[in-house]
Amino acid sequence: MPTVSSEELAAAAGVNSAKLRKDFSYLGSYGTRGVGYDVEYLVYQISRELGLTQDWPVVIVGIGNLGAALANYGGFASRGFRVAALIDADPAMAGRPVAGIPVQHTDELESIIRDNGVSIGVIATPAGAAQQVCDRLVAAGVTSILNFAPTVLSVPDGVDVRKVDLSIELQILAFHEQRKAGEEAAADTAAVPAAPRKQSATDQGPDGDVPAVMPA
Amino acid sequence: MPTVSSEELAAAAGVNSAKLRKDFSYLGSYGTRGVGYDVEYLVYQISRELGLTQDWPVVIVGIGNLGAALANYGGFASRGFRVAALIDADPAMAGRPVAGIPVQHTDELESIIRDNGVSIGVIATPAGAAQQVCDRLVAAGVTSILNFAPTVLSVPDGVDVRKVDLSIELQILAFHEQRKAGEEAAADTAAVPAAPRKQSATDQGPDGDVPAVMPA
DNA sequence: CAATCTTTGTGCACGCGTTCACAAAGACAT
DNA sequence: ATGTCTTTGTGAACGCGTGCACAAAGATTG
Ligand SMILES: NC(=O)c1ccc[n+]([C@@H]2O[C@H](COP(=O)([O-])OP(=O)(O)OC[C@H]3O[C@@H](n4cnc5c(N)ncnc54)[C@H](O)[C@@H]3O)[C@@H](O)[C@H]2O)c1
Ligand SMILES: NC(=O)c1ccc[n+]([C@@H]2O[C@H](COP(=O)([O-])OP(=O)(O)OC[C@H]3O[C@@H](n4cnc5c(N)ncnc54)[C@H](O)[C@@H]3O)[C@@H](O)[C@H]2O)c1
Repeated sequence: MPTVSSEELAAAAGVNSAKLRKDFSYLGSYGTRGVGYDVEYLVYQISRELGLTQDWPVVIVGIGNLGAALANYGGFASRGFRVAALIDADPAMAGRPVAGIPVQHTDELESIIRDNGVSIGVIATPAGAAQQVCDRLVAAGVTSILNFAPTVLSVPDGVDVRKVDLSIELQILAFHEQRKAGEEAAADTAAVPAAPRKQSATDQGPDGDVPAVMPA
Repeated sequence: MPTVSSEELAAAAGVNSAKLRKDFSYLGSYGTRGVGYDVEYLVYQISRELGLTQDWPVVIVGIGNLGAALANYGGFASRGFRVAALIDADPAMAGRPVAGIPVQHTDELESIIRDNGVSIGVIATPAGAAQQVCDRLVAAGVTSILNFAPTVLSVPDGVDVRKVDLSIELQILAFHEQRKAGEEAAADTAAVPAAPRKQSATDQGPDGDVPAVMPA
């Protein structure tokens, strides 16, 4: 029986072994003292806890540059996600296959969601259409949304939204980048305007990850 | 002089006003008691602190489905990022313009980085090539990397890596999704195998955001 | 100039996740 | 069966970010 110790696993994952053991203990994965964890059993338990044992049908709305790339991406299937449908508002795209899946028109959004029992939706439409699409998805029964449009979506309680904002990713990198270079040149506080031009403040909804108080 | 109070700002951002004030105090943004913060000055200070006042040249390596979508994405420029070059290993793509920028061959990677003073690189190659591309970028002077390939990159100290893993985003949604549905059906612990088939454990590098102990 | 009123800046306490450290459990050898 | 040795599971301490609450600052008004 192949086993792994918490120490090995922790080293590989780059985390503390005690934390790893405590985390495992939360989901009831019992190891064997003096031996470690049964790899099989552990993998199964974690897979199950993470929801990887079942297949999740997802729909992608907005089959443009990004949406098409997502549709072509094979990495989803290997993690238990199945692209149930591709949806776009452009009538010219209807019926045209992308990644072997025919694009369907937005009119059919509701029926597609219901017929396939879809609970996860991906939004890759322009920012202007995102909230509207989101509302329709939610109304049709979707309760989890992955949003690529640079907009804060407002959803009712019970619906989860995760936003992937590539600009913010780059901003975070740029921030640290600036810090690296700015250490020695910290005295260069030359042209700091005392009173910049006027501009309005940003209103923004609550976000899980990033504070986000900056205007675009 | 247009001003905003920490209370207004906090309400708009959905955070606690005390936290917001404390955060501002860290970057030395002095407000005026009884009045609030000068919007102009505040915007400028935060922009500067976040590195938004300068223009960052970035290169995208791997101009496939995703890379091309990124190149076409206009959201970067508006945040102060400029696509300095597109790089791909496929000779057939060399010279072909994507989003108005001619694709250059990997051979020129080093010179492109140096000539343009690029410090931020985006990797959108297949997973197998990611580490190799990363090494070359770092060797050429890149110190911040945004990685879309589903691989953990190992880099020397001083180099920042941010990984965007869309599968994990979906997994997080699926996890919560399962929890929503699993409340009532919690008793369905029927077919739990006591000893699954054998399989190897995953080794994985340290990650900032997600524990990531699961195999693909 | 004094009184009042608004809003900042921050000391302090609370809560939570992480880490340490160790007793107990169990495998394995003798 | 007994002893040894490895590794788990977890109580307790630590550190850190968040939120509360309030004194001080400064604008504004009479
Ligand atoms: N391309 C990128 O790399 C990238 C990166 C980050 C964010 N984004 C964001 O992702 C979104 C899509 O980007 P893109 O480059 O694919 O844009 P795109 O213009 O290429 O594609 C948008 C697609 O959405 C469709 N669409 C428009 N309104 C719709 C609606 N109401 N219902 C359904 N479909 C609709 C359009 O027909 C089009 O096919 C944008 O919001 C963009 O800001 C893109
Ligand atoms: N498409 C998606 O939506 C998506 C989503 C998540 C992650 N990813 C990941 O992003 C990466 C790219 O995805 P894709 O769909 O664009 O793949 P793709 O196959 O369409 O594009 C890959 C590109 O990289 C180029 N390339 C290969 N080796 C290279 C090298 N050594 N140097 C420079 N260029 C090289 C290829 O010529 C090709 O143009 C993959 O790792 C994929 O797993 C993609």
